[in-house]
Amino acid sequence: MSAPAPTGSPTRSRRTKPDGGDPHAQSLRIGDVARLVQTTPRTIRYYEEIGLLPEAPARPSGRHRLYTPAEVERLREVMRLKNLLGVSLEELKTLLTAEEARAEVRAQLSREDVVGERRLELLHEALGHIDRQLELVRHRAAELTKLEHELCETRKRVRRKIREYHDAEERAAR
Amino acid sequence: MSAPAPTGSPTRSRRTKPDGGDPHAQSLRIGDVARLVQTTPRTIRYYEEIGLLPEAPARPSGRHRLYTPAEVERLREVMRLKNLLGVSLEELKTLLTAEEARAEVRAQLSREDVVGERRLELLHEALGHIDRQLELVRHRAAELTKLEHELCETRKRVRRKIREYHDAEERAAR
DNA sequence: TTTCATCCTTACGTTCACGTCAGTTTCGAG
DNA sequence: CTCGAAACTGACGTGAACGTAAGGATGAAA
Repeated sequence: MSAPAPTGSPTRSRRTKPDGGDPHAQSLRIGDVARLVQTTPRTIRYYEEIGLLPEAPARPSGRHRLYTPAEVERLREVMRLKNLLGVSLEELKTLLTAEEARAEVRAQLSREDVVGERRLELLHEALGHIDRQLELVRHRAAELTKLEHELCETRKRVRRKIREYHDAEERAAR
Repeated sequence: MSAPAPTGSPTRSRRTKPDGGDPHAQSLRIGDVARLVQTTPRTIRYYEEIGLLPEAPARPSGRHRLYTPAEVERLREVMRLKNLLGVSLEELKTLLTAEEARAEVRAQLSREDVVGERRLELLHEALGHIDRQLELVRHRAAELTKLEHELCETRKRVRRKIREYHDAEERAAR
């Protein structure tokens, strides 16, 4: 993905990255993020507003939002799910709560101080969430594949008709 | 959703079918159709209003709409596409215009008096429409399948962790 | 320090896809 | 013919998912 700005806004010259010598302070502003994921700042703020995206933690209200590449990726995933699953943002939120839980699990599991019982509990919870998503995705995928096959069949029939026509033409020319 | 009438509305006793001896006058009223395809009369009228469904031809405005099984099937297909492709009704309309064209083709092809040139033209048009739909469907299907695989992988990882936990427990109990 | 594109918040506007209400009319059973 | 469930036609209401405009603040570059 090299094409940085497909929607080429010509008014872009100043404002490089706030890369002030600190290499791991890779943070993007909302407009840049919007361009990256093909949306608008408004949408990103809206998603934050309804709780789909976490509020940038401890941002002194009024200051600019800054996003890490990880958060950008997260947003991309959100939009992907939204498009593919065609669910409401509210439903999506519950699905992503699952994601959150899994992230939580990962975080907790990396620490050593989590007692066994709790650990197992978290794992099973995560599994349940995944299974719910998986069921949803599988169902839709199956439906779509079915539709694809049907379309292919129809296509074949049309092509056959076209060939029949050409054959008829050939015979007539003889 | 308090399930108003999933399938069995108890308030149905009168009003059987207008099957007055005429066997091929199999026509349903809007309410029945709505129940059949899991929607509401309002939605069906709306679809007609925006041109998604053809206005019941030559219906003396004010009389009840009557639907043939074919039209019911058509509506079912419309809703299926809407759900699976997740497009706006406007986009769907253009996609269905393609369907219309194909129906037209079928109708014309069944007649003998269509000249060859026109016939071929229609066929190629139909093919184009099908290809457009197919591309759309394939793209989405592929994306969904990809997502499915990813979820499966994640699932495997979680299950492995659970197993690891159980193994550890076993060793500890020894 | 000035500059100015970009960002902030607040708030009202908009489009889509229907829901709902009202008053009227149709039509099949009795 | 009567009766009532269901349909008809406007017309307005609604929730979701943003768009847009206003007025002011931010912050990297010059």
